[in-house]
Amino acid sequence: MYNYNLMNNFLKEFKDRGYFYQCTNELELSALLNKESIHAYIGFDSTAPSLHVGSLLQIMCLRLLQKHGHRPIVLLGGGTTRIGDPSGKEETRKILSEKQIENNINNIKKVFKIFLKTNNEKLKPIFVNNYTWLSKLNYINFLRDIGKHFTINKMLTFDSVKLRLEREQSLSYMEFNYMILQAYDFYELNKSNKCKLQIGGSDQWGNIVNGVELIKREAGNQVFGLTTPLITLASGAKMGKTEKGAIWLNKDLLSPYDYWQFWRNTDDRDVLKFLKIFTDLSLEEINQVKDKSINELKILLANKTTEMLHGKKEAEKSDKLAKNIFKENSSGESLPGIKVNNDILTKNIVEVISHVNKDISKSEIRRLIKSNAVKIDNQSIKDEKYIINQSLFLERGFIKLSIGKKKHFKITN
RNA sequence: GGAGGGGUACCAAAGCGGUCAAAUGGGGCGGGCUGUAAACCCGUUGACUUCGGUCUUCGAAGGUUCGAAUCCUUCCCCCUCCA
Repeated sequence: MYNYNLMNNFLKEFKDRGYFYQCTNELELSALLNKESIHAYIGFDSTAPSLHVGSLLQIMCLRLLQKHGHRPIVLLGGGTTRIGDPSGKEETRKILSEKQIENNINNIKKVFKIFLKTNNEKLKPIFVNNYTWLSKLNYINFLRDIGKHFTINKMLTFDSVKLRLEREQSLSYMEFNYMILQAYDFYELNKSNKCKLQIGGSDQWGNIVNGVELIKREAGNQVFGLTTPLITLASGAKMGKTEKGAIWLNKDLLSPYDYWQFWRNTDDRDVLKFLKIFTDLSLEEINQVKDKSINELKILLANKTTEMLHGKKEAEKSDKLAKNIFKENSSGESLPGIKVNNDILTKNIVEVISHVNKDISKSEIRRLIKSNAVKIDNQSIKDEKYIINQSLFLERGFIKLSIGKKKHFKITN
């Protein structure tokens, strides 16, 4: 081993924060990072209109990179999205139309512009779309120049392929080629942008190594791969998707308040880990606060993460709103108001709830009422035929409707 | 190409002519406990309902029957074994 103190600062922080899983050549990467400012890339899936928190660690990696004076390249895979990465997928993925992918890419870019600094010419992120080069490939030339470096024997040993074959699930030739294309992406970025490092989740290891080797053989350059661990919740679930839906990063898909709540509800066991991974708080700062009560830490986590994505104002608003809502007998005044017309308000409670939250079926609303979950101005409603007394609006101009303990609505007439 | 096995609700998995809106487990939701946590306990989990019922669901389409998730026919898809 070598001296930790000599390790490059980026790598040091990368490790200390818990981002590190594997590296193709740590020692030399450290030396390179000490010597020069490099370009490094991460590829992101463009199959959805937004990234979700499952990609947040990767984004944080780019942020950290920038902090230490290196330039991030964001590859939004218009090309490979058309193929679909077989890693970890049980089945062949649906193929999206070009228009959808274009749209997705544009939406996803917005988030990077929030997380990454764009005002420093030397460090601002470079956005690339691999469709620009992959679509131009000539099959024969590609097979001859690139394909010759890949042996089927070896490709079959990669987990992404092996697992699919072991389970006797079909793996199309198209998907089988994914790893070659990803390797080629790295090769291309090395050539065009002097990219010397690819970062990715641990499931990308095989793909990354292929790229490193391809570049060595074909271009004679030494480049590096670095992977992050797969972040799972203490409950064992994967990060990013909850039963209620994905925790999207784009504002139009998930409100700042809901984003804040996601972090506020972190499992006790994950809080410190998440503070290190998903906030900018220095390790010293985290060390100083780590003995505070667990709920204070969760609020800190929620505030910091929300601030980073949606800005300080939204974070404070969410914090305040939460304090208000969860305070016993709060009036609900600070909730965003939902206007409900009188013709609906004069119907029974089931109709009103159904109108306010269209995702709940009326049968379910009836069930909720029976199980004591519905409250108007903190008074529990037990009769599904209950009609809201209009005089309730007179005093403040609104009423608070609660469904369960966590869902609250401010209704105005 | 030959021989078998199977497709059931969000997932896994029972049911194999009526008592099946479909056992059980997981997940979800709600309640309790608490700390907006975890664990645990209880309830609930197709839709609509004037709470009497009504309508739609067991791969798809037809058929037999008073009656089908269950039987028959065709089709689609998946798996196992042999070549």
